[in-house]
Amino acid sequence: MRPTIKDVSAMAQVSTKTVSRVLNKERYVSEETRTRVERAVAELNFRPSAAARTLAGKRSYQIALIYDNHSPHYIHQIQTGVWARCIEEGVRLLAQPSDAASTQLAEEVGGLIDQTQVDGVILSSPVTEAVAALEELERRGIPYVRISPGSEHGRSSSVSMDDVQAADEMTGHLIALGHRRIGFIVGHTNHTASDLRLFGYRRALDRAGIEFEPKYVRQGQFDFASGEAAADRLLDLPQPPTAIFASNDDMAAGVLTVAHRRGLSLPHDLSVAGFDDTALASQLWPPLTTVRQPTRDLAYAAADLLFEGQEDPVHRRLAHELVLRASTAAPRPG
Amino acid sequence: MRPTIKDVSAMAQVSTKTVSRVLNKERYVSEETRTRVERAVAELNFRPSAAARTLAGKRSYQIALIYDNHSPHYIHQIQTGVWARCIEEGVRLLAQPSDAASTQLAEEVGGLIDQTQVDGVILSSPVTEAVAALEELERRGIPYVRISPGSEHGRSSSVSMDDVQAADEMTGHLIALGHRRIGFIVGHTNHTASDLRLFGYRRALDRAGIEFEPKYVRQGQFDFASGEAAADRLLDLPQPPTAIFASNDDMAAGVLTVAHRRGLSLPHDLSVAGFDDTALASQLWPPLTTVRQPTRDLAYAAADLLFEGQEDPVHRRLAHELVLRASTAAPRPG
DNA sequence: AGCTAGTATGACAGCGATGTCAGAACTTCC
DNA sequence: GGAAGTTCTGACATCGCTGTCATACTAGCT
Repeated sequence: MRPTIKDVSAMAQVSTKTVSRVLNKERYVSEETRTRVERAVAELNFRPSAAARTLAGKRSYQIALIYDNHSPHYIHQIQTGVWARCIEEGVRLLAQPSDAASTQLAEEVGGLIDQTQVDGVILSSPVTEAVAALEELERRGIPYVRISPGSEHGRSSSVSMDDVQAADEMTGHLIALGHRRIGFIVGHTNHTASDLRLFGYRRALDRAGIEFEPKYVRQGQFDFASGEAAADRLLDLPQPPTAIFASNDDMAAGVLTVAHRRGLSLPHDLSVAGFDDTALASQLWPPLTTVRQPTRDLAYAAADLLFEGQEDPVHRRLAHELVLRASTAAPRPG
Repeated sequence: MRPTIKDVSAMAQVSTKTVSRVLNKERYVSEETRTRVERAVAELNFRPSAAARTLAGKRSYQIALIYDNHSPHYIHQIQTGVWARCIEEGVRLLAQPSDAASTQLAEEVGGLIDQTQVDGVILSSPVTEAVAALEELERRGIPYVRISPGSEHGRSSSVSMDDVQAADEMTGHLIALGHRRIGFIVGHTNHTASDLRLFGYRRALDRAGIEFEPKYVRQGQFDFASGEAAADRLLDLPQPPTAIFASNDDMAAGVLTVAHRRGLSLPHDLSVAGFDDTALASQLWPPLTTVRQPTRDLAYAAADLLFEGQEDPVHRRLAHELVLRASTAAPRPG
């Protein structure tokens, strides 16, 4: 049988409460008692039952990560980052895929909390914008941290990068290369980052004195197919753009495919830029110029904030980085 | 406060035990009592505490998914598949990344079980081969199902595809196109699937009467960089292969990149085939001919087997599929 | 010596469910 | 009509911990 705290207390000749004290690193345990208990724990290979701890105490030693994102790379990095911080804390991670647009989301989140009594929740974009779910968390007083929220900033702690600035810089890079007709593919409508990136693009154009032309902007959905479709429409224009900036790497991959299909020579006939720097970016041909979004670090920082347990909302902003690869170059003269 | 079973029993005017019976769909509850309890449950929006259930009962309503795989796409599909089946069953999923090669793995798995008392475990390759971890599970009598195990088949239920046959078919496809010098990039040494795919490649060569030449086989590690390195060495041969079959898509992407870098015209100068049919495959240029591995379905089937709870090991084999895209073609004559 | 504050430990109740067992009410069958 | 099921329900112990509270000891001070 699995050893229980009783077995440990018997072996160490102390009360179960004292064993509990040692396990939870409480004050007021003598050095000598502590080592005796620790020896017994090791000897029996004892591990406290999470269920019993949850039931008796105020903590469950579990947190949940709620996400809904169609990019596997992104999710993978989010999971990895959160996970890394959880390990350090000795906390388990419950993975909770969801549908941010679902009307049942709040209900599901409520159920998750009530059943598992998680100590906290991390929400990744775009679940960060599901107000009904946030309310459910608040009603129960569950601390939560959001990764890259697009709105309701005062509501909780969060971590994010500067999407506007990053998109501005990337657009600036294209302008500096000599491009004047720059296509832009907007991201998924649910994600606030989509608007921010579009804004950054416009800001850079403005500053360079290039007129914003709506025909160079196409709606995408953050997936490959929508990138292809948008690229086709942009390249069909009488005066096609000489560069296309897609709001994420998956859509940029779609642009590359369309360009290859049309027999364009890259990057001279068309420069292409992406956003995120997922693994995909360096595996494409030509390797993609993109914005390195510090996804893993954002996730780690989010977990960090959760465990810090600040009373008032804290916002942490992580640095992005332009990654210049071979998919962007000066346009052909003329 | 969160309602408890007591609140429900008070409202429905029955004992807590009877509420418990209804919750667990036990026999011997009158129709009338059942509806009264169900109404109270709905009214109070009651959800039983997982912790209390785990402590008191024999089930925890949680299972764990243990994985260690360096392909985000693969993991994502595995998670999605297992998750889908868990939802149907009303069971939570604990995500447990790990290092299959670590000497501490068994220890970690043991800790996971002892602390969380999960009802079962799903292991994805290559953790499927970590015998010490399997022993830990067996000692505790925890049911587990493995996804694509490479050995120890009698040990547990499992789901898998036919790697040998799939690699054989893909090699056959290249031979049928007219290729005679076919390079092969082996997968990660930890994965048994690597050996199986190599074996399938050799079997197809044998059958076609093509002599197996070790110089056309290079070791890879399932990642992009190792695919690049292997491709470079293959293409540097005095008589380079006219086709390269990589054991997964990531490595095939590396081959494509090397080919582009060398200015080869694809697929005429070089045919490239991959394995897995991850999202990447259709996002590359040219779109990759590959083997569709039914990863999501395998994961779903694994969870299915776990919940079925057969006494004796059951093995389920799912069908693969050759996906012919534009990266393979007949070699240049001569 | 007597008091206070700080340190160290244990007894015991209780968290919210399920398992066991006992008993009541109702059928069925000889 | 009584024995033998079958169906339905509840009392109560219990799972393995932590929270609360009581108590004992030590040191430092008046």
